[in-house]
Parts: sequence; C-alpha cells; structure tokens
Amino acid sequence: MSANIKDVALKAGVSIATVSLVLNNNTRISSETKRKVLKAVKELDYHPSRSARGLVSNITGNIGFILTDDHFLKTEPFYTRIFLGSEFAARESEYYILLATIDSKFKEGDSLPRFLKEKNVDGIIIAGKVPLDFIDVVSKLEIPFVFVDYYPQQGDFPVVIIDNVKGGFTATQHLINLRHQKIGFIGADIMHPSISDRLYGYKSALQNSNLYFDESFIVTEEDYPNRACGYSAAKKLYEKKPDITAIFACNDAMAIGAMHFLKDNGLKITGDVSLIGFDDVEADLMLDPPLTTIHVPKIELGTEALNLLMKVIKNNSSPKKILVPIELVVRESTRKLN
Amino acid sequence: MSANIKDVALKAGVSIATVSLVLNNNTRISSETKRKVLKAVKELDYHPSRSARGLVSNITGNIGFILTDDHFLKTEPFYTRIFLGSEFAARESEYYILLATIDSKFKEGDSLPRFLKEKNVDGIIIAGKVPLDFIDVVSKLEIPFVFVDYYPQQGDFPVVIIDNVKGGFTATQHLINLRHQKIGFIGADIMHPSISDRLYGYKSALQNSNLYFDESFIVTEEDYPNRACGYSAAKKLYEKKPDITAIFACNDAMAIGAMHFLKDNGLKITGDVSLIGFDDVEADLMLDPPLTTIHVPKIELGTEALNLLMKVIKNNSSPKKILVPIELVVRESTRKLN
DNA sequence: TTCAATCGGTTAAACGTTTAACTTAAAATT
DNA sequence: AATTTTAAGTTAAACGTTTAACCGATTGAA
Repeated sequence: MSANIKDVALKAGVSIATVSLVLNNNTRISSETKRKVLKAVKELDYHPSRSARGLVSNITGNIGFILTDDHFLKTEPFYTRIFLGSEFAARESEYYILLATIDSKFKEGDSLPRFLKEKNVDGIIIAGKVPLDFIDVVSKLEIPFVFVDYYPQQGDFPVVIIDNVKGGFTATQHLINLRHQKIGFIGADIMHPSISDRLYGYKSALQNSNLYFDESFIVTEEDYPNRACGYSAAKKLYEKKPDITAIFACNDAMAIGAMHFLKDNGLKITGDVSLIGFDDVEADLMLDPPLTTIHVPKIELGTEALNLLMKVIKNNSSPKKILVPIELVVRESTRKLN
Repeated sequence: MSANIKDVALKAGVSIATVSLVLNNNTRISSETKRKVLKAVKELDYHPSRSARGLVSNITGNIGFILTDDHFLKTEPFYTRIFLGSEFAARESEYYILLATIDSKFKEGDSLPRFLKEKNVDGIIIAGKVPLDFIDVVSKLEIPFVFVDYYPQQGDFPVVIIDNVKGGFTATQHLINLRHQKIGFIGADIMHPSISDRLYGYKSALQNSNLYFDESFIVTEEDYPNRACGYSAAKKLYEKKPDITAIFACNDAMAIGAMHFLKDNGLKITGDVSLIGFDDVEADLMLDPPLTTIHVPKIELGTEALNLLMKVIKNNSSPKKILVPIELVVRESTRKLN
C-alpha cells in the first residue's frame, strides 16, 4: 500500500494533525515544520486519501461536466475542446472531472448520470445548450453549477461565455470594411441565444453603417447548424438574393456547407462572393480557400469555466458573467470588393 | 443531509451490518429482512457514501478512460462514441468514469492525469493507439486496464476490438463481387495495427480471387488518416494507376477526402469509380453519394470495454480478446461494373 | 437426550482523514 | 514580577461504511 498520513507524520517527527494542517495551508504552522512535512510528503510520494478526506469533510473532489449527446458528438470538435480546457485546468486543482452526456431531448424524470443521482459532485459545469427541464432538475439538487457557452434567458446564473453580439458585429464589420454592401446571413436554430446574438450583431453593424437591409438577406433553418444545413441555407439565400457579394455564416460548420454549395454551383470564393464563419474550428484551415472566421477560444472557455466554478464552490460567489474575448481571423475566404 | 446507513437500519428495524450485507448481496440474509431493508432504502432514497465505502474497502469506484488528445479531437466522432458506450454502461454499474487525455507524443516523465498520479481508479480503459511509453508507465501502476480499438503488438492484454482483417477482406470482397478487378487501396499510418490489418484483409481478398495485384495499387501516407490525407492519397493513386475502377479507403475520413479529390477532378462516383470506406461515421450519410462502408459498432465497443474491465477487476480474469462483429453497409458509392 | 452444525443476524473494530478543543511555551503587557 | 496574549503544535472525536468474529436459536445427527 502507499503511504498514509501516519507515515508522513512519523517521518517528519510531528503529529498527524500537523501534517493535515500543513497540507491545508493552515497558518498556524511554522515555516520550519512546514518544510519538514513537505519534504516527507515528497519523499513518500504521499497523496491524501480522497475517501477519508471526503468522509469527514463532505467534499467529494469531483466536478461534473455535462452536455447533450449531440453536442458531444458534433463533427467539429467544439465542446470536446472546452472539456479539454476544463480537464487540463483540473489537473492543477484538487478536482476530478466526470464527463456525462444527457439526452438532447431530456425530460423531467429521465435517467440522470449516476454522479448526479448520488450527489457525488461538488459542482457542475453545463456546456452548451441543454433542455430547460434539465436545468430545473439540476437547480433542485442544490449543487453549485456554472454554464459555459450558453445560459438560459430567465434566471441569473454564473456563466462563462463569449460576446456573441460583438462577434456578429465584428464579422459583419469586416465585410463592410471590405466594401461589401449586400451581405447575407445564414443561420439555424434561431432560438439559440448565441445565434440570435450573432444575428443581432450582424444587424447592428449594417445599421451602424447605414446600409440598406431587409429580412430577405437572412436565411435561418430550423434545425441544428451543421454542414448540411449550411448547404441548404446558402441555396435558399441565392434563390432569394442572387446578387449578394458576401455571406456571414453563423458558424463554421454552416460556412463549410455553404462553401460546398458554392463550389457545386460554380461560384468562386472570393471571385464571386466572400464568406466568413464563426468559431474557428480545425477544418477551416484545410478548406480551399481557408476560411476567414471569428476565433472562439474554446480551451480558454473550459479553463475559465472550471476556475469560475471553483470560486462559486469556495466563496459561494454570486452569479457572475465572464466574457472571454474573441478575435477576427482573416484568412482567404474574404476579399475587398472592387 | 441525505440518509445514511443508520437511518435505513432504524427504519427497517435491523442493525447497520444487516443493511450493509443486504446491499452487498450477502446470502446470509433472509428474503424477508432483505425486503424490509430494500424498502427502507427506497423510501429514504439512500445511496451509500462512496467515501466511507472506499475508505474501508479500498475501492475507489472510479474508472479512468484515457485516449490521446488528437483522437479525442478527431473530426469524425469515433472515440467519443466509444466513450459514450462506456459511460452509458457505467450508469448501470457501480462506477464513475473519469475521462482524461494524454499527449499523443507522451514521453516517460510527462505529466499524468491526476487520477493516475494518485492511483484513484480501480481500472483503466485505454482507447485507441497510445504511445508505448504510456503503456509502460501504466503497466507499472498495477492498476487493471483493458484496451479498446487498439492493442500493442508485444504483450498479452485484455482487449476489445473489431476484426480488421475480416473487415478489409469483406470490403474488398464486396468490390470483387461487383466485378471490380482493379481495386486501389489508400491508407495512412501503416504502423497502426488496425490499418495494416485492413490492408492485409484487402490483399487476402484479392489473392483469394486470383486477381492480379501489385504494390502500385497501394498508396499509404505517412501521417494520420484524415480527410486531407485521403485527398492526397487519391491523387497519388490516380497518378500511378489511372485505370482503377474502385477504391478501398482505410477509413471513412480518407474516403471523404478521396471523394473530394474525385469531384474536383470530374470523376463520377459510381460512373467512373466505386468507393468504399471503413468505420461508418455519421458524415457518410450526408455525402453525395452516401458512402458504402464497413460498420464499426462504436457504442458497443465502449460498453464491451467497460464490461470486460469489470470482469478483469472482479475475477482478476486472464487476458482475453473480445471481437465485436462488423458489418458491410451498402449505400450508393459502390456499383456493379458493367 | 445431547451435541454439533447451520441459519440469520449483531457487535465492534478498522479504514485515513479533518478540526474543535486543548496544551504548552514564549512573548507582550501591565 | 505577575498576568495576558499569541504562536505552534497535539489530542481525540467524528465521518459512514465493511467485515471478521461472535452469538443465540433452530435443526439434524448420534
């Protein structure tokens, strides 16, 4: 068996209480004893037993990371990257991360991940849009939670998110700066706050530059904003507005779909049309031409979410909104209109 | 606070030992008492404390699920599905799953996931190819582990895998059945056992049908078998063998890349060439035409891996190889040669 | 009829921590 | 010099289980 607190105490010549206090950064201990204890800890490669610690302190040391299965299975690894950010941050912290998915059509009464049933997490990260029913269930659990990359309209929760309005504005402004005037927007699942915010940013930018605009510049599909959706939306957009010179897709997946449509129909990027996406997924670089987009720092969203959750757990901090900055990434799919 | 074993014992009118024995399916208990206890458990929504249980029994109740970061971030959700299978199976079991990634260039001495450093898992699932250095490190930990969708050549380990040779054979045989004779193979990372097995199956099928064949029908790229790789491999293949009538891609990602190459060069599927992939990823259905492929039951791989691991943990079972059956899925990218 | 075996359960120790309450010595205050 | 305060550490109880050892009652064998 591996060393326990007794072994450390013996080796350092102190009581087990002292070892515990040192490890919990109690100020009552002199720096000399601290040094001795830490030395013994290192030499014995001692790690406190989570079970013992949890038993007495009622801390599980676990963090739940929850998202819907279809978000998890998305083709463009977006939420997986956010998870990675959290997981990486957790390596530095006291916590383990338990990843679980829920049904994207979760209803009250549906089976929950085990660690929720048993209340075996100290906090929860909810990534991406989840059914309101699920939020209701989680709220009743009395376990602290934070949202990342999504939060529900009603209610006031701690959340880590990007400024989607600003992103939409920036993307559109980029096209305007390139002298484009007829700029189409393709989106989907318009009830999703991120997407409606991006659309709002798009409209604001146009308005801000006094550009003519009407609803026929906008195509929004019903379902999930994926490649297939981008293809069909681009198609519809061209049927309505064949004279557009630029397209802003609400995310890169749709932009990729749109790109396929354009290729299939002999439309050249950037000869005939400029295209900008949103997210900055890996695939963008492989495209021909590489996609101009708004960079979303996914890893950072994950680490920030974990850090915020830690604060919520520790200080019982009040609802707080953390905005992670985004950035325009100019590649080759947008060009100045001549 | 939630109920503990004392509350249950009180309610059922027995000792806490009895409650514990019932919950651990000890045979010493009469069915009548068992019933009483179970009733009390249900009424109080009692869940044993993992900490307390772990403290006395030295069982953590955690399973580690480990894969390289680039496998986790793959565009086609393959390993995420395997994870999902394991996660779902774990809901029925006693265990929590801790997902962690390691660097795809992991070297001895690199930072390990926390739960490994602290030996806080009862078993490990290793998904996909991982560096040998990592396997060495894990072996020294004396924690049971199983491989899924990969295992190293040397050594004898418990593993859940598909029959890649058979898959390669089946795919090729399908093309042969459609009267194709000049069948190209595109692959990558040929050191990967799955891929070399598929190639072996391809060769066997050709040989089995006495078809003429030489190495120039085969193109293998150095790096990871992704879309970009499929594009370039298809290109090279056509430069060497412009008269092929069918292509077997070692996985769907490469098949998709190849499809793009074919489209870009005015080659029609299935008019000019038939194409078959391997894996059966979601994207296949969106393609034009939908891709014929070998279906790999990813969820099942995950559940089987978890189940096997449980057996290894419990019975200390000997190394065992579980073969999960694959299946040919005929869609529209392959057609009889006329 | 007596003794051993079996059945169905209980008692109590142990697991490895945390932390409130306590102790002792030294320093500061009166 | 006597008293109080502070600093630095120790003692011991508590957390909620599991499980070996134990116990009494019933059954079976001799």
